[in-house]
Amino acid sequence: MDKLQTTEKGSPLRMTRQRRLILQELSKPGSHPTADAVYQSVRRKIPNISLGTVYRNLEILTQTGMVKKLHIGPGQKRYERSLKKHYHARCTKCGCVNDIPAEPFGDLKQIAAANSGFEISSAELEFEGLCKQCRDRSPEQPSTH
Amino acid sequence: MDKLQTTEKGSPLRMTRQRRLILQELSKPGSHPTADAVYQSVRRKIPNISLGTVYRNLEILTQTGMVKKLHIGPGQKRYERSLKKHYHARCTKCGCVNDIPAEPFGDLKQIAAANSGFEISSAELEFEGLCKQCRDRSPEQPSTH
DNA sequence: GTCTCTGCAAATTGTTTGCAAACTG
DNA sequence: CAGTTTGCAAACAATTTGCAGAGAC
Repeated sequence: MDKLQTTEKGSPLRMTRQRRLILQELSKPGSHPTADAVYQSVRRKIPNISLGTVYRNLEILTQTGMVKKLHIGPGQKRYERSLKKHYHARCTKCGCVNDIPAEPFGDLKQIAAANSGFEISSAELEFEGLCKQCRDRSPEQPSTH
Repeated sequence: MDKLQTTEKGSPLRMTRQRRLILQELSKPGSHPTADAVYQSVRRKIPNISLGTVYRNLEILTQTGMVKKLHIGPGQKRYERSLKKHYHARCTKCGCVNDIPAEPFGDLKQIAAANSGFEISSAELEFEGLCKQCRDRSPEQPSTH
């Protein structure tokens, strides 16, 4: 988490306090925060960080491949640290996002390639439903886990 | 395409010229237009239709279940007529979206339910890659099929 | 010292909404 | 005709960008 690769343009990335904290936030296990959630969290350490800086860094980190941008559900995009392959389940009630391991689903890319004219480079699998908590509890307000 | 179900509130939906043309646009096989693409197309028939009307109708039709809103890739949302189950492949070069039949992938919802605490209600599978045309052709501008 | 990065604010993009008039059934 | 729908314009939400100064290496 201390070194950054160079971008494809060859310019070295600098590890600023802002960037390090943003990366740390995304490194929390199971977290898929929105840009604003990252902003709110990092703001506790750097009160005058700007939302623009958060967006800029999330974009840069996405370019280098260290972070993945999730186009999941309506509203804001979410971001996660790229680790081992997995998919996502989003709760329609509270909005939380959980990881689901990829192995049980087999090689989806290969099946897709065989059933389309595409040269497939990536696969995203997203589920909607009710998380364990919301299934148990009664009607409640949405939150942003 | 001529009758509309009532909404869950019981109020009958009226079939206006605008709504019919929007629905027709979405009924073109293999189309996954953005709201703006629908607007541009319908505008050729009703020059003074407003983008707000298009958004409003897409939302209403999504509520009734006749149309599905796709949260796919960056930028604008896309819409499609709900027909038999399928997934999507988006070309990273030209931005076009193609359907891929769902059967070859098996019962993803069941696998997900077995591997998470969720009660799964829906599954979306999205691929990225190069479509046939872009694989063949040389560097080109993005378009919005 | 050089070049990247930041905070700020304004600009853009995508979508939603209030309202009076027009249209549907 | 009653109640929904429309066009318009303004409001809103999410994200991006220009710039001058601050910071990393």
